Amino acid sequence: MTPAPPDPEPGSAPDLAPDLDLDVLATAIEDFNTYFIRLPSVRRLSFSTLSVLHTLERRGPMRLTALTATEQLKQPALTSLVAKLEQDGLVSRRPDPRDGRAVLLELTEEGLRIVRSRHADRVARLSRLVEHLDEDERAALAGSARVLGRLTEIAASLGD
Amino acid sequence: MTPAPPDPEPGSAPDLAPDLDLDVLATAIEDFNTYFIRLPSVRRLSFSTLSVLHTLERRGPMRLTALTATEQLKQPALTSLVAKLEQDGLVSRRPDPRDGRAVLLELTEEGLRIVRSRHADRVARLSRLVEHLDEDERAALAGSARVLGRLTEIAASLGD
DNA sequence: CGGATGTCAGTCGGACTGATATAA
DNA sequence: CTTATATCAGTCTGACTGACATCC
Repeated sequence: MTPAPPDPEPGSAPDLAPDLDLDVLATAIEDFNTYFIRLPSVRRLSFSTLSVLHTLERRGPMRLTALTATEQLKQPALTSLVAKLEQDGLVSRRPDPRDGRAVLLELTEEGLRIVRSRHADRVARLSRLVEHLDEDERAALAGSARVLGRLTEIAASLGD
Repeated sequence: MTPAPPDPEPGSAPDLAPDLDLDVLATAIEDFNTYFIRLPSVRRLSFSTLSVLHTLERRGPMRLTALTATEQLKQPALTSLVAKLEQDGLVSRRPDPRDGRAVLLELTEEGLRIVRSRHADRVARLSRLVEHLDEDERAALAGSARVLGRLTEIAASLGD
């Protein structure tokens, strides 16, 4: 299984980890993501909207400007996006007690429910796929979770 | 490290692979993707546009209707999106010789160049992160590439 | 006052629905 | 004739730029 490549591909990583080809890895993640990301969104929420909800769920209350760093949106776009989210009861806005200019954004219970529901859908999808794996493959997948977590840590520590 | 959970989490997988927690895995992928996906797009190309280019690169020439299955867009949206891509020289359109109603879409050299360039950016990003991993972690990552590939195969065989 | 935070106004492109032409 | 493929027309949401109010 998985025959060793006869020659190192040009453009691949140097010799250190002969079994780790970043080109192959990136391709695998890209292709897997076409299945992992493209959930039909129940409530007609846009990609940007879902991304904002996800960020608020992970990082907790934050101000609008902080969101412009992680989301691919400018301030005015976030103002109107968040205004809509507040109307729909998915996000609450309150003044920052420590800075009168700023506004703190936080998920409401309903907003939290949506993020968790999408996460649960992904877990369910994964679950169906994992049924078809053997023990070794499942072990490799458990290892993936750990090392992807490490990569995310490293990326964060390098300042995005 | 990674202490075993004292009790199986409610909602986790059954006992078969005690070390594989799908909830943790899904979270790891979600978080990693915030670094992997959000490349600034050089040419002001929208998310949908990039997705179409990616699909054409992976699957080769296909008709517009086939794209509606994989992209989250309706036919009219694809018509205008593709019209723009043709104007910009990223995609070529020619009549399907086997069906006079249909149009075959194919990446041009320039379109291909864009997809490959984004892929190369991701490889470069990964490369910077991987420098900070030890040997065991790199081995785990190589295993990830294989098992993610398997999951994608399985997902495809289950009909999305 | 100068800099940061957020909002308002006007414009533009991207996506939807519904209707239409053409070929199988 | 009915079905499939693609396009056209009109509308609406979402994002941008530039100008502005407000607070540190």
